[in-house]
Amino acid sequence: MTDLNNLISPFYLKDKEIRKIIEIIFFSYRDFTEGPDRVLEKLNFGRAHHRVIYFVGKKKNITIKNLLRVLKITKQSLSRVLNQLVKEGYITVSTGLDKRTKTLLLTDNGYNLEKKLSSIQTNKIKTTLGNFNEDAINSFKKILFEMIETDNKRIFQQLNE
Amino acid sequence: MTDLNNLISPFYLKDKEIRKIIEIIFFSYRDFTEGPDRVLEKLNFGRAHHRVIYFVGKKKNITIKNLLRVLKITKQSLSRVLNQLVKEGYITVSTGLDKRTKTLLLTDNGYNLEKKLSSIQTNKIKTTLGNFNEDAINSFKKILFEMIETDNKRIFQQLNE
DNA sequence: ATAATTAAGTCAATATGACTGACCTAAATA
DNA sequence: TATTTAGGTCAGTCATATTGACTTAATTAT
Repeated sequence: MTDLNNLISPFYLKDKEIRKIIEIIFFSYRDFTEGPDRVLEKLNFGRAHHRVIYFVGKKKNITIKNLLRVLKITKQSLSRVLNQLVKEGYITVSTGLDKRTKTLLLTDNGYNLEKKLSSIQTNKIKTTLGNFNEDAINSFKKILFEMIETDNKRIFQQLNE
Repeated sequence: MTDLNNLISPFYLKDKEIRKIIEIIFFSYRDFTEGPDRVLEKLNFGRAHHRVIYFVGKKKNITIKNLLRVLKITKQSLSRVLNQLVKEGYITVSTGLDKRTKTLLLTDNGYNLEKKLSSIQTNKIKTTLGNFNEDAINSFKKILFEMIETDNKRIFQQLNE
């Protein structure tokens, strides 16, 4: 049986149109990560390193635990990536007030790499958004934000407090 | 030195705001793929299998070569995933008119799995978009589409001819 | 003061998705 | 006939992630 919804929903909510959105999301995300990936490759780093650098840069003195909450990977996975970044001088580790915890901070090199990687993405976004008005941009942000699960919306907001 | 652009650009194009968009893209994409991933896990498939099933479903009788063009992976990478899908009865392979080529088609099982996986995503999109008006939705689609590189825009359009 | 919990780390094994490089066959095209 | 194209395969490697088991040190609860 065909979807009854399709009989009453407007054109832009029909299945074929929604599937196009799936594809647009797939292609745009792939292109969005491709730029940084190419830079990381030369350093023998991967996308996982970018994420760590990004969020350590975002939340100075973030703890391992909170970083894991954001990244939603296991500590074993983080361990390898983080140790490489520390060993190669992009991140420093200190002991937190709670002495069980460790806090992370970008070094100057780490800051520079973060800037280099993120600016590829911010430039792409700026260039794209430059062709749209404020209303369109707000709609874009709101819709994308609403596609995030509740728990992760909270994490996003905590990151931006 | 701080970015001179920031002195003249509007609030919503300032670096801090653009960085929020990077995060929203990261979180929303992760949540977008999470649903299908959980279903695939039970079948001992991964996201790569989903992509193959999706695009074979999209373009009936697609050739290996064209599938590789869309996926942008090596034939060795595709080989493993595709062979599993054929062996487990989700996809059938035939010889094309040009007898060097092979064409791919979903079986009934493949169609059902495709539907199951994609409907998780289409439902999520439908639910989210339901709260927005047509203008907002069009802005969302246009901006996301403009973030795709030219070559891949063409591939997207060929898929939807 | 002791017990329980928490934060972090480590060892080992495994899966998935991707890559490079080399090489092969068969069919189509120049 | 020679070259190109479509597809396949073998082998090795790498990156990202997982589960499970276990340890240490510090904090918190009883």
